[in-house]
Amino acid sequence: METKVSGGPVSCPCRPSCEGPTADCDRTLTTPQRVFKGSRSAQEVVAALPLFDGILPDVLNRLLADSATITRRRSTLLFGAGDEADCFYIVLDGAVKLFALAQDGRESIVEIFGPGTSFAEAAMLSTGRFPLHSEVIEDATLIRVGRRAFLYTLHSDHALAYRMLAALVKWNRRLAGEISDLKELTPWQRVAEFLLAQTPATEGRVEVLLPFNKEVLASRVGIRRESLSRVLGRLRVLGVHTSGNAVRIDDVDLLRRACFEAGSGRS
Amino acid sequence: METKVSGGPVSCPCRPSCEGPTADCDRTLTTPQRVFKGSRSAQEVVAALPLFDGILPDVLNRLLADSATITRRRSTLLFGAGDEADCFYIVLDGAVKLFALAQDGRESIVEIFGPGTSFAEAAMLSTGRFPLHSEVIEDATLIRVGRRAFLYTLHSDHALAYRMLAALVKWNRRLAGEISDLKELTPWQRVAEFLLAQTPATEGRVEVLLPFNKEVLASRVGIRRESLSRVLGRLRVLGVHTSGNAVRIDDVDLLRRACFEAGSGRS
DNA sequence: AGGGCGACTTGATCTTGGTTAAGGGGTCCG
DNA sequence: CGGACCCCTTAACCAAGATCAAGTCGCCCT
Repeated sequence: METKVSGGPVSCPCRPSCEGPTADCDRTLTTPQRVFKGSRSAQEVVAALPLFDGILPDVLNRLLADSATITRRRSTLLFGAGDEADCFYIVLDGAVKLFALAQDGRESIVEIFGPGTSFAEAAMLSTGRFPLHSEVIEDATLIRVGRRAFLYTLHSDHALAYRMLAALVKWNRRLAGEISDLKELTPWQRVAEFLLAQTPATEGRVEVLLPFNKEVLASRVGIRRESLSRVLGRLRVLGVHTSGNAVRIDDVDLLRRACFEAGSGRS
Repeated sequence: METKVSGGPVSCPCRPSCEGPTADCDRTLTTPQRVFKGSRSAQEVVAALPLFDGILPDVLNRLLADSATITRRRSTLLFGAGDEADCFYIVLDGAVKLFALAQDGRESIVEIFGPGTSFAEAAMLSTGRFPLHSEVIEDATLIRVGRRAFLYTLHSDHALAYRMLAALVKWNRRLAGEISDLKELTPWQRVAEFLLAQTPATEGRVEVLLPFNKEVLASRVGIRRESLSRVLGRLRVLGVHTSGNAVRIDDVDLLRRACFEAGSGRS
């Protein structure tokens, strides 16, 4: 199982969205490097999830007793919308997307999850079916946690339930934020915001690694591949240079200000 | 306190979004009329909220003991983003919008709440601050429920906590759905979807009343007022005729099919 | 080396929504 | 009655994505 994904919690940057109240998103990214790759045990990763923060060891063990670590190659469908939600997933390595499928077969990515994040917990709580499709976009190592164990854990640990509430709320805000971004920012502003979200830096020159390919990024910000190319071209005058997955931002602050000041820009 | 808002749960139609896990949205609308106006007591309305379904009478009373019914005129700011969230609201009558403010002062409406819905509960669960602004858009009668009472109720009734989890999840789906709509549907498709969501009918001729004015509707679907005019003009050939807030759809099924078939239409 | 493929870029053209500006038609109020 | 708003519509223009169609580059495979 070898993967090329860059390490950070790719789900957080910018304003992703969707299935699973992981809400790891307030965390600022360090430079995107493969930090999790094999460096932590499943237990450590799970205990570090915001959702399971402070979980008792024996509860954790019971949870993991009904789990399995699996590896899946890129392009593998994890589940389809409407499938019975009998488990949720924790990403140890690689990346997974959640997406909706339009009538004409086009997909729009609603969220992307990277190492150290979990998703689809929420599906088990209401309808018991996944509302979206999920596919592996970078060869991945995942933990599948069974529905039964999760629900048991949830009911046996009220604090967990409340943490989960808080996580869902936080995640909701991300979604709401993304909606306003889609409504009031131009595509290039969304791209710029995404890039800015990839680095904790607030000024100076920075190199960031795109956590996934441009097709995916385009879908993520709601434009077409070709348009993304053009946008990146136009951003060059603002000191944004890309080569492959590497992006150099000459002046983070400049970019940010340009992004904000262009308020009126709605396409 | 006289209001003109049309009665149904205006928050549900189509794919709204945002603050407050009311998630009343699965409910299909009956004809939009003023059904709640003075016809139900506060207790009845609250007990009918999905969130408080099956609540015990004494728990309910305790909750309402720390509440107040207030009336607010249109254009009143209920709270601003960042304000301390010391209560949540239940709409008895009228309508309230939740919106984000862009740097340049433009607002984008993220959600609209009508009679029989509640909002902003979620704000009290994490940061304790409202993430968005809220303003009354139709003279409204509201119940303000205190934070303390709500949290007490939540902690004293675990079933409530789980219902709230489910409600949040449901609400999250709406948000996710809205995000994909924004990404993969054209403006006119979103308008059409909104109109279709205003009626339970699936075929034949229907009259619907827009639950709010066109400026608001435009913001709701993420376009400008002028564009909405154009869109409605273009929809005329599909049998959609508007005069004021009344919209007549000659053939619901035709409109729906046109909306779906145009899959590729992105802008 | 050569073929094929996937990811990305570029260009020409078309559509459409934003922008700006003007105007129509209510209603309220002096 | 006249004027001030408010809400909405229209029209003209423009910028920017979408679309369609090549075309490039790197990489894997044989």
